[in-house]
Amino acid sequence: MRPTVHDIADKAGVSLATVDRVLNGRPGVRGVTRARVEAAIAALGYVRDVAAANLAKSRVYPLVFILPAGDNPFMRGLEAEVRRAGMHSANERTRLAVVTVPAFDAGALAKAIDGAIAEKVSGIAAVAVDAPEVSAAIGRAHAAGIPLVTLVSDLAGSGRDHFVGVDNIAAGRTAGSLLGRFLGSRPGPVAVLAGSMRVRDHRERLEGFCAAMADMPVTRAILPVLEGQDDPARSRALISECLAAVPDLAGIYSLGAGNRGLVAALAAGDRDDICVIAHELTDHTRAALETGTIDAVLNQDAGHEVRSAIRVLRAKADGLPVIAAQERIRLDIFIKDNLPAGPDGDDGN
Amino acid sequence: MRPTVHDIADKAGVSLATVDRVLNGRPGVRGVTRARVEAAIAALGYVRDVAAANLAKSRVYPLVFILPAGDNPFMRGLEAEVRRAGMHSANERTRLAVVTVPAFDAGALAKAIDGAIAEKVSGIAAVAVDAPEVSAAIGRAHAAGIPLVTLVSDLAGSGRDHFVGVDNIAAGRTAGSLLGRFLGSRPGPVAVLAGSMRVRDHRERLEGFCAAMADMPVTRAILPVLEGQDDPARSRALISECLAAVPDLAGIYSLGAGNRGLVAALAAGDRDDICVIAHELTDHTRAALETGTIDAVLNQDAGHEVRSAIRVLRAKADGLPVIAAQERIRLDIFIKDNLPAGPDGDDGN
DNA sequence: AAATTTCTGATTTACGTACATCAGAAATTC
DNA sequence: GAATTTCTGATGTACGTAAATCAGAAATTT
Repeated sequence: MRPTVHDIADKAGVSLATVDRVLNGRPGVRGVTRARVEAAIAALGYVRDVAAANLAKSRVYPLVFILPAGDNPFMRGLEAEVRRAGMHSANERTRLAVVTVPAFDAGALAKAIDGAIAEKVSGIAAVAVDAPEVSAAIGRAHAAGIPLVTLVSDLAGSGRDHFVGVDNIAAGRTAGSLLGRFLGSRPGPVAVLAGSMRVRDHRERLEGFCAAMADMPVTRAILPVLEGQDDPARSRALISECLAAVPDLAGIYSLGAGNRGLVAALAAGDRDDICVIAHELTDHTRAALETGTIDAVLNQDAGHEVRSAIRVLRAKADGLPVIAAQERIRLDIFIKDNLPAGPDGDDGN
Repeated sequence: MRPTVHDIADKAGVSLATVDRVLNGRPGVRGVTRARVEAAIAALGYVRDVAAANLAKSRVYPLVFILPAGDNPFMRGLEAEVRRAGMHSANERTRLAVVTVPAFDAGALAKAIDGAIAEKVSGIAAVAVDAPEVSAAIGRAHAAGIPLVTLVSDLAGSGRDHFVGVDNIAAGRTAGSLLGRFLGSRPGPVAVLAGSMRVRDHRERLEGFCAAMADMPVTRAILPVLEGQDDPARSRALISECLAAVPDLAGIYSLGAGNRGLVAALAAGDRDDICVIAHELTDHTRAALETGTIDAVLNQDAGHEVRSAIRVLRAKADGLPVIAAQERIRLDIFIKDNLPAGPDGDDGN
């Protein structure tokens, strides 16, 4: 059997109450006694029974996810995953809430973070916008002792406790490498469709993409970035225009959202010879993969990210260490042959 | 607050003991009473507090993993993941054991399964070998009420409760599709290196691979399968021989283990122009990806599989439903640009 | 109607931890 | 050495469920 607090008390020759004081960092224990108890804990290899502890505490962990509003399918997917996790997490004494703020709006995001701090939640997960107000708000969360993780898009050096998301530079490199190999020696330039160069993850993907393209044996022109604001209509217009202007276009890398517009433009332009790599597996990109309009989709699994964020926030709230290896978010590559069976590509784990 | 058993008892106008009998399927409750309790449960939306239940039961779940012996790196990786999971699972009232049996030995596997049944474990995970003795042993486990999942290689129609592993036909298709696209219009046949056609997962991968190659715009010869028995030395010999015999060889698909031999043969033959796709991310395949000897690695994450198997076995042991979407094992595609940072590619989740 | 069987209620203990209270011991201060 | 402060022990309750026991009620059989 695993050792319990009683065993520690016996071994250390102290009472249960004293063990409790040591374990929970309560005052009222002399240094020597504390040391004796700690030695007993170490000797027995005691680990707290989290289930029993949570039961006794009957504590709930209110966590807040702050996500951009709008019809960005990936963000809506994230929201859906939070709600789904909320269903199952009642068991685990976690209460999840979603707050949406206008996309790319640093002030609104900062305000939402401050709101969560005021509500004394036990953890915050937010899709970061790269702005000083946001950094400041994150600093206030930190000062208030509320763990905060950045989700999808990071804000390094802001005092966030953890970043939950993929390495976007590596994602861009992967896209470049795949596109280069798929194109082989076929000539022609490639276009890049982004949401906005004002978000860090898009900038990083572009950086990685250009680096990988530069490493290819065949030099290939990369056209100026098209910024579609993650908006299908605008993306469609930009791509249509590009198709008309560049008849020998060989490939497209779509590193943001708005892929519905991209697919529509390609279909309208009847250009299924163009090699296309996009991000995020949605109903649209999945369908386009199946028809061959899109050749590969890079994906970060929303379900994984949400669950990882929850685990990390709970660990932080309890002062437990985070197992880094377990919380690394993978970049998935999907081609039509390895599409997951489900309608939305969730495979949990 | 969430409703508790007390609330149910109040609502249904029965005692705690009766609620307990209904909840745990114990006898001694009249049909009408049972219905009343069940109605109360439904009305209140009661869900059992698993943590409290486990605490009260103070039950431990001894689970056994039966894995092939030998130096197959993937299997050793699985074993390592089981041990790693064992560290953390003490909290969760699970005790894990690993039993190794000679690879491809149906009799030994059946015997190991029977041994686990005799020990009255609460769950078995086994890498199946396709043989009637094994099916029979799985049937005995089922008869004894012990949940059993097949791991990595399935044995459909054997009465196993669940399969934890990737869709190997899709894996083969993915390999074929990638290899075809990477090769483009470059001429030359491709070779296939397998472990043994006697294991189902290898057969399935080959099937998918051939299908995908046949779907390619360019027809390409597939040389007769080389069976390396997952053995590095034998694999090396076979590949060396093949390289010498087929000077215009364009690609290799290695669908089993023994990749160390493959890499050695390629290095010795100085043939880094050949496009190679292999399975399982190990130290060797990772290094080969980085140097460019191997172009893509298809991987099933051992950590995910182990954790999934544990979750499924525990759910079965408790009579709980399995969330299929959460237990789907993904096929990862790695190229040198999206290699995970860690030394062994574990990202938990 | 009596005897039996089958159901149901009430009550208690346990799981491992958290947390509070109160009394007594030890250390410190005066 | 007395008074005070600080530490420690003993004890009890709570969390939500499991599981056992025993007594009494209801249904069934004789």
